[in-house]
Amino acid sequence: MGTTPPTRPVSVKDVAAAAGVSLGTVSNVLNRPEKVAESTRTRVARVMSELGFVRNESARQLRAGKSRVLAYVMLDASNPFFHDVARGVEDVAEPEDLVVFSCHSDQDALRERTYLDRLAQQRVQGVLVTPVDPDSAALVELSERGTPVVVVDRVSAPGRLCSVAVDDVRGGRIAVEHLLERGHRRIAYIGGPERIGQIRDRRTGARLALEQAGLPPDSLVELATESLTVAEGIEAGSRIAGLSGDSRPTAAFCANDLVALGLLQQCVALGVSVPGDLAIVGYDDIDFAAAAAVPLTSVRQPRRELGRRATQLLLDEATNPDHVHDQVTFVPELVARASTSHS
Amino acid sequence: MGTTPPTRPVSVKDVAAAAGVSLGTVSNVLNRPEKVAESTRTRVARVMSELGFVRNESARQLRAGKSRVLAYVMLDASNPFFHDVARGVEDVAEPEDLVVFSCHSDQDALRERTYLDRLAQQRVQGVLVTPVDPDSAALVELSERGTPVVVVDRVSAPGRLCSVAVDDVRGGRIAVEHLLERGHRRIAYIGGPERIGQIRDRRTGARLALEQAGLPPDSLVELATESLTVAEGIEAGSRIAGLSGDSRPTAAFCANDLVALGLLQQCVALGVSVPGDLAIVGYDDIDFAAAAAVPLTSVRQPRRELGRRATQLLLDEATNPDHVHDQVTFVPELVARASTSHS
DNA sequence: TGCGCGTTGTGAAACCTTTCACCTCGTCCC
DNA sequence: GGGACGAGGTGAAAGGTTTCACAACGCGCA
Repeated sequence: MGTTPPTRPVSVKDVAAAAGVSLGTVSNVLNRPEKVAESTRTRVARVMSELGFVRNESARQLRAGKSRVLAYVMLDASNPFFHDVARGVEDVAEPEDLVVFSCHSDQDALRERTYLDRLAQQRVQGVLVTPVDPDSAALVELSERGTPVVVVDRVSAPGRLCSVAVDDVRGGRIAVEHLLERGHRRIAYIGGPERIGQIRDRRTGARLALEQAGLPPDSLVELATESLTVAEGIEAGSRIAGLSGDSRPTAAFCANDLVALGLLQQCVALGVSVPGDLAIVGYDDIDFAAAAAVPLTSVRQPRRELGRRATQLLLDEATNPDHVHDQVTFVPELVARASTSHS
Repeated sequence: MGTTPPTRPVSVKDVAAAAGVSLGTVSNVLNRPEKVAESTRTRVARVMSELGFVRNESARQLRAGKSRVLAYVMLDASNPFFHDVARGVEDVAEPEDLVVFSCHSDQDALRERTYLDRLAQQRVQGVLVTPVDPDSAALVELSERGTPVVVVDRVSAPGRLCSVAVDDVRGGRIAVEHLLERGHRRIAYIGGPERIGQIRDRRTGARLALEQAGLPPDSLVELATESLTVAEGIEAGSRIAGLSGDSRPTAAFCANDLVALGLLQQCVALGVSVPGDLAIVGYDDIDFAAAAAVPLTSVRQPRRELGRRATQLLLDEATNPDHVHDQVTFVPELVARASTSHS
């Protein structure tokens, strides 16, 4: 027994012929079963399963003019944060009988662009995207050409697109305020690359907190990283451990939890006590943060809610002719744990 | 300036009219530009961009009978392992001008089933899937109905599907052999749920190693977990730390790195020295493993290569009429690090 | 002049589903 | 008994793209 020869897929026409009814009736069984007599309906249904009929979504979509697919373009699949957002997207999409496909831009503007183009060609119902550059004209263009777009975790082109974000400036501020309250004065900010807006905003918030405390905003010790990964956190840990007593910061605020966890691990490995020698605050409050060897203080964002709200906006844009673009901003909160406790 | 009114998208017909050529010519510009005179071609191209023409992939696909989309159904998006596999998939898909969409079954057979159905309806070129149950009839059915399927990270229905896997029994064996060489005799296996094949195979390998060393196979201390997450690893750590001296294992082999990292963190937190009091071996060698506070010994799988090879098989099945199903098995290797070093 | 050839462009058909106006029966009621 | 009505069913049209047989045209050559 080998492979079945590549036979043409079964169409409604085949089903109609085999069941001895018309095309329209088969379609009615599929779409308006209450319009079809019980006996006919079961007969057609049986034929369908015997023949292995599978609806052709392309044809359906061509006729309907729109698809039953949502897409989520992720900025960084290695960061669990975005998976939690994705889960929120599914929470809302599933009851609407929509299917969610994910793509991964990996912080690459070109990849992102390619995916957006493909998705437009697919005529997806809408696109959720955490963009490399929220001010990219491509997003507004896509939206104006008829593919609803919601920007997630960034504020974008006010009035021209919907967006759902968390106030990153505030997040940065409360993180550093927390460290200041704990008595720290030499504070490092670890993050990069510069072009990512979240990273800039969190730093802005950090500086703001210093300023309000009467410290010069440039007292923030900045350690730039190539990306927000565990590896970069480890690297930063080595750099910090290498600093001599006075110039070494007593606390570090990391642009996300992956960096913070890397930093934490390297500190443990190099004998730098956390929080004794170095207090650490992360960002995102991913599940890993609470579970670290020294549980990590972090800025929590309502990740899943972010995905939910974004999807609601997307669906409104897709279906409501009176849709008005909305910019939702959530407020982050600080979750204090051992990595910043009084020693 | 508000939103553009929801106008009908631009079709080839519109472009043809605006450019003063026929439908067929527009299509030729798109698909066989060398057949069109230079002047016509540039004129049509200009009109396209002026009008904002976007190809309708549904119609294209309807006509062509197949799509330019590959799908990857992930078992567990929170495990970086699968993202590395996905990267391998893209390595191969991108040059072929195929777009890769990911879905997340989250180890839920129903979710998996729903996605597979949707993908069949979408008439995707093919599906890569790490299934909850590789022996599920649904996979073979999908394949026989014309959607190429390749099973990733599992061996499935020999001769009826392609699959690309890593020898998990061998992986389990070398992990435990390594611990035996280090002198350990009371070894724990931490993993679950039972229904996941990888988990059973790795345990089988572990028992095999004990057997070969002349120890009874049931000398393996089994700690079942609900899932393979950091949280479960932490939970397991508490249980192990709670055991009194003699009954406590001196080494633990974890079914994946997430569990191992959770275990490791909890040991550090509870003052159980690693590897002194407990040696730990993980599985997958995710980037996090090398970066842990105590770098983790782990069983490495060629993740990206797994994705690449699987995609090659998928494309062969999709395009080559003489395709023969193939079962590729890679050999895992042990990466020894501090978590099992001689203390 | 007439023929053939190559280049360029044309337009109808096909892909599969859904919808909608319309047809055909029985039933029921006056 | 005739008309209205409702339930059940029909079949053509539409949606956007690609393909393919074919037409139109200019040109060189006999």
